[in-house]
Amino acid sequence: MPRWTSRQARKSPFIPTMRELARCYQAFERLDARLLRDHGFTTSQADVIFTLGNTPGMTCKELGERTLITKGTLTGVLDRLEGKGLLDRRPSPDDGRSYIVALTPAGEEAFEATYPEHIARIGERFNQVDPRKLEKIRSTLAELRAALE
Amino acid sequence: MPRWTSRQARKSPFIPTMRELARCYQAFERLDARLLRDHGFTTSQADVIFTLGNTPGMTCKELGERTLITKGTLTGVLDRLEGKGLLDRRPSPDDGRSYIVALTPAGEEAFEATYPEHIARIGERFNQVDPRKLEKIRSTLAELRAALE
DNA sequence: TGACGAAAGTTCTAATCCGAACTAAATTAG
DNA sequence: CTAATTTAGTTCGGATTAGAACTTTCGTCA
Repeated sequence: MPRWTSRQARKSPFIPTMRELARCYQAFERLDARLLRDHGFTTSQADVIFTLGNTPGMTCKELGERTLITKGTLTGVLDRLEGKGLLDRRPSPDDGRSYIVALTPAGEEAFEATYPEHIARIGERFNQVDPRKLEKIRSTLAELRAALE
Repeated sequence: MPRWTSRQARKSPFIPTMRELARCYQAFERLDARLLRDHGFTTSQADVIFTLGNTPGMTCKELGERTLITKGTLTGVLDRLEGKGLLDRRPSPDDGRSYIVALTPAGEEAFEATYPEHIARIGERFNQVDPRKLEKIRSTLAELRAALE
């Protein structure tokens, strides 16, 4: 994950932007991870729990697409959450290759106990930033992403 | 790394922005990693090489601050690059606790062979985006980061 | 229907990642 | 000047990461 240095920044106009993108993303990650550690989750685990909360469950494929976790990685994350008793994998009735991943009652409980508070705590930080600016960032980042993909 | 789902996005205004930030960062990462693999580097390794290129070297601490690599991680990355003969660690003359990390001649050679081409290839993608928009993103992201740190 | 290519998940490897504990050296306090 | 604190870097443990190879099942096409 090249996080561009200021020396490089002088050479090319896009580098400071990507450098700031990396810094900002990591700052968010660190804050998120710190808050979630209090609940006993890693960010990936919480992402899975938050995605499955209040749903009837979904396939690994769909879960991977929503969380942006690669399928090879997802297997391990699901193993650990299943080991904690927070979710289970049942064979899909429609497709012999896939599983439906869903929260157990204990998992739903963990979701309810964690999600609202977490969102609230993260949200406090964002109150300091103009929502219109956030929306502007979002749309321009989407444009940038299109160029990168 | 919670990458927010659209379900969550409906609940709170900042979530779509962070979701897009994560997606954009990861898209950049993937592109970067793919291009660097051709040169036999991981993104972290390239980040170190690019940061050390054309410098007299620096301490692990400074290198970690510039690359945003945590010190515990940095040790391993440096070990591997040292194993490839691309850099060396010499005890600092000023401080008995620290080392000066610098590229070897082979490392400088790798830097010259990799950096300009890599920047050029990444830069192609950015030509599609208005530089003023990029600058706008950068400054607003910096503002956002200040709220998160 | 029977082969063949695509898709869903798992497994594997090598690298990264963070945080915490640790060692050694430097700095500060009294 | 000595004791306490801080700092630089390494080591360690648990988890995540991507990608590639692999197994099983599905879908298609002839």
